[in-house]
Amino acid sequence: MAPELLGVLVTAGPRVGRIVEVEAYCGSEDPGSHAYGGPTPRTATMFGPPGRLYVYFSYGMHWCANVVCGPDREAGAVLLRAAAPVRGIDAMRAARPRAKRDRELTSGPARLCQAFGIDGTFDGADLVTADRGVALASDGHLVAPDDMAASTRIGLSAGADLPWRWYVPGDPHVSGRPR
DNA sequence: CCGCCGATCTTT
DNA sequence: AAGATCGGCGGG
Repeated sequence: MAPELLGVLVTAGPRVGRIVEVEAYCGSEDPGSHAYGGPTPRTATMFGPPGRLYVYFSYGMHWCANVVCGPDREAGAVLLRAAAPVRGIDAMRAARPRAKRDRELTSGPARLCQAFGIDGTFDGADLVTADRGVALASDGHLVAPDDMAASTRIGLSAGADLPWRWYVPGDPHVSGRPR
């Protein structure tokens, strides 16, 4: 489910980005997931139907966004970690004045949300009907398996050994240092 | 370019 | 008390 999102476009009004880095979080069985151990008020969206955005507040100041996937009530989610800006770069820069280079616009889960104007009010947004202006789209330019790499997920202690991060090696918009 | 540290608040 | 992070600062 997760690697198939590489190469897919995220759109929010004039802003368009191509997803180059994702992480899978596999429901209440995954010790690294917010859904681990069962639902809480904060994670309600993850336990709902697929195709919605699960947005959470991180480290007291950042928003991060996941695509809910898999069956209703299973709480599968794919964290959008990085995208390559395609269009609407002016709007992204305006939303992220701290970014000094274009590569800092969307290279990280909280940066991506800031650039696309995604905050807590987007939790539960429907990505299929784009009821809040955010959607996923494909232009046919998908990433081939040979052009992907996998690694462990970033920033976790629980579930740190599971290789559920996928990215496009060599793409300058992938977060962190190359691995 | 790299590593360290503080910010800030929700959840456990 | 720790966390699915980021950016500023100092050193190489």
